[in-house]
Amino acid sequence: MVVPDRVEARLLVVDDEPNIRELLSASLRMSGFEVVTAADGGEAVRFAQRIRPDLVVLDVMLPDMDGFAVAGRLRELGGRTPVLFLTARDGVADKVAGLRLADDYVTKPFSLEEVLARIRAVLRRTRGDLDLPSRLRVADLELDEEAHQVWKAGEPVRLSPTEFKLLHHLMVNTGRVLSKAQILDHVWNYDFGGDAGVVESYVSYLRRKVDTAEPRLIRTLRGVGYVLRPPPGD
Amino acid sequence: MVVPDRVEARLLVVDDEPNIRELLSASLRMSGFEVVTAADGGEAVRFAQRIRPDLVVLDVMLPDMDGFAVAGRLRELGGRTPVLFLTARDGVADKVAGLRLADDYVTKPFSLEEVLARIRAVLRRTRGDLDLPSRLRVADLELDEEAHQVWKAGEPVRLSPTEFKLLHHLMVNTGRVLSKAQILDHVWNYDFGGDAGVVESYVSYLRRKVDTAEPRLIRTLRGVGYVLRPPPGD
DNA sequence: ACGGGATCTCAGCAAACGTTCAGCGGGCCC
DNA sequence: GGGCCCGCTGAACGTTTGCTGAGATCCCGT
Repeated sequence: MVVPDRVEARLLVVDDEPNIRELLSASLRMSGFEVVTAADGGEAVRFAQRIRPDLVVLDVMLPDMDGFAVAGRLRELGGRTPVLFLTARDGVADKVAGLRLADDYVTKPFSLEEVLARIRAVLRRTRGDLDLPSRLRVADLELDEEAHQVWKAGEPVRLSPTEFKLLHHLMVNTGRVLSKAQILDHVWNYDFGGDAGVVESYVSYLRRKVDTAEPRLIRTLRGVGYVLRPPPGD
Repeated sequence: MVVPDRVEARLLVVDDEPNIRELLSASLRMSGFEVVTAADGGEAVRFAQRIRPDLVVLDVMLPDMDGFAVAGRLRELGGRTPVLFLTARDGVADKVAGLRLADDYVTKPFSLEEVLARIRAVLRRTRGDLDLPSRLRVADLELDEEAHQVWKAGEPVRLSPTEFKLLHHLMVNTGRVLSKAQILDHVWNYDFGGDAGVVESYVSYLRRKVDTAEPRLIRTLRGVGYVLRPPPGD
């Protein structure tokens, strides 16, 4: 899997469901972050004081105190620690009350792609971190996260949300083989019940839209997965 | 969101409600201001002496002394620091009394758009700051903040206040995708309880008035949000 | 009190999207 | 070379999403 060359940032992940905590911390670590987890608000505040994270991923619904309260305490502690909230899709009331305290939020069930993208976006904003480019480029393919747009040989291409997320994931992992299962785990919501057939469909859609000419960028490795092959010069 | 390239100005935000203080300071920082906050009048005066802000955003209702008293002390301290008051909507008497001391005011509950616009307007006036352009232009669309006026292909267009704020927000964020939730957070008052359906309605109104011809400027990205996209030449 | 403009809600409609599935074709191993 | 497995793709389905017109409500000034 991904072996990062450096620690991008230190994160604190707060969620009471062990499944989600582990899902997040494992995949964040794999993406090069240093991760500490907490299971409730009290722990969150204590750990935050100690480790001074660059960003906190915070579930709104916690057993002891709600996420907004935690966010408030964090703010009071002085450090301007940015917060990314995790919230249920139907939590409409939540949004009005407190989401404006957050720097951003993601609704459950989320995909790892989404969380990763938001974390990077927040860090870019708050740290003015320009090492994290918002524009990806592979051969004559270009993808802009902010504008949510893709160009093929300079021509804009229309992609559906899922197509976009899939291409993004392939581009971030250029040159790395990804199994269908891995792709499913990262691009689709974590509660997706179907099988890996969808991935084939979407790869097919993508190829039709951005990979019609030779040499093919998206290659199939039979029995293994897919790779976005970087051009020879890389 | 907006990634500023420089600090526009140093602000002091004074409000006793932590929610509002954080809402303002977070979004002002995101717009490129340096922000210091104070929770009461005493703090406000002390901090103002120390950091010499370019502008003070000041709640009228404070626990220890009211906003007018604070503004008075600031005047006495010599510096002609401009003041933007925050006041309850029904505080009619307040307005009359306070406007002598204030350079402008915004009524609660406000929208971030509104506060941002007032702050920029005051800074423009008091500093003669011409780096802050008051006129935005995208393709054949033109918007003048000060005159509160919009032109489409040179022809003036009549917009309601909300339509104006929405278009303004889209133009400031040209080329950036904005989710309906984000738009709601910036253009609508912070206590708005409804859902994002309003945004659709207003986008529809706007398109009818300023975006009838191809190529469309205001584009919908299904499942993501809206972008104001300049024609290829930009 | 009345009228007009502005704001917001809602419901019906149309188009886009996600997902499944089955048939086909092409590689791979024996 | 033959058979088997894997992946590709087109079609079909149900669902979601956004657009728009119509109506209810509120606020303002007359």
